[in-house]
Amino acid sequence: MRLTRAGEYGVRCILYLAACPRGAVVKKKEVALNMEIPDQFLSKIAQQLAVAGIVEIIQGSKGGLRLARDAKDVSLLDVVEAITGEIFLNDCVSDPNSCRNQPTCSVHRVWSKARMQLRETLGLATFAGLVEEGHCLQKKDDRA
Amino acid sequence: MRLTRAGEYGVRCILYLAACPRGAVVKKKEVALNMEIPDQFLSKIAQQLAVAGIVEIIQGSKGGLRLARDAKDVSLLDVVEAITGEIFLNDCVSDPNSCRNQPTCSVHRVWSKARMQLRETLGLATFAGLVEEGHCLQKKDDRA
DNA sequence: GATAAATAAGATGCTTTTTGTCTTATATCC
DNA sequence: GGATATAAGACAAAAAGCATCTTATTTATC
Ligand code: SF4
Ligand code: SF4
Repeated sequence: MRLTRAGEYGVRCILYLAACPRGAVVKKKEVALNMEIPDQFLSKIAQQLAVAGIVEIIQGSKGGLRLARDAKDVSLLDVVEAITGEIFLNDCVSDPNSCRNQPTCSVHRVWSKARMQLRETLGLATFAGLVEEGHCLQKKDDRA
Repeated sequence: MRLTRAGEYGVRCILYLAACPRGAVVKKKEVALNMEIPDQFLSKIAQQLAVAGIVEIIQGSKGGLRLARDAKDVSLLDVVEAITGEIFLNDCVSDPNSCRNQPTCSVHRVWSKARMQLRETLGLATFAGLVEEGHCLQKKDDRA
């Protein structure tokens, strides 16, 4: 019942990108260093974020990462689910056939509700808002 | 970000007990059979529930399980956390030292809020209410 | 007290997920 | 072509999840 490291790293990555000048290409290494993400691990994560249409990856020298959409159109939910898959909380919520009691189960309904609430809360938190609210990003280094 | 099988089994166990006549001692095997829980696995789970003060385990012949408190005083949250530990959603919510950004991090605040909401929703669902609401418990067998 | 019917407790094992790293290849700028 | 990036796939250690096996203990009843 907790976010994986990969999920957290994805969030940190987008948080960093969203705090950079809009449209700027940022080196993967810079993100990794500043946000304390294992360098190569970030590659895998960035690729998932790219598949989800959240970031754009530019190859070659002068390459790096860039937000694919405006930060106000990327939510915490988008990023987390891009990495860890859709949030369901309980198996029977994703697969009706996983439990024969599902149709009449009162517990099932609680999980469904909890899921909706959680996804709504995460969905309302956009990275534009998160960056504005948090004034904590001191860079360590590395930038020209 | 999903409930473990053990957690789900714990919930099923209490659901079954709460649906039985109040104060009745129910054999572990009966619970396992009716709620499709691996028999021996239920032993481990029941022991955790006993430590948490949710069920009472009676040994010996004529032994079995019994709710330690009234079903209206046991919530879904109680049972889930008894089995899987306290819900935090993200590491930095349980351990302030796990991330140096924590004090000023806006993402952290979202996770804290989401956690409170989730725990509240699960906490409001009592097994008395769940049993009343769900009329799905057909027993398969085994009872005299 | 012996027997039968239950649970307790610890060790063990298999599988899946998580969290990475290593290596080789490819793209782009100059 | 060389320097500087990322891509992509294989690999692997560690942790978590999901049980099961075995042996011991407790209790009711005869
Ligand atoms: S018993 Fe209810 S909550 Fe549990 S898996 Fe089945 S439908 Fe879902
Ligand atoms: S960056 Fe924010 S949300 Fe992520 S671990 Fe640190 S404090 Fe928590």
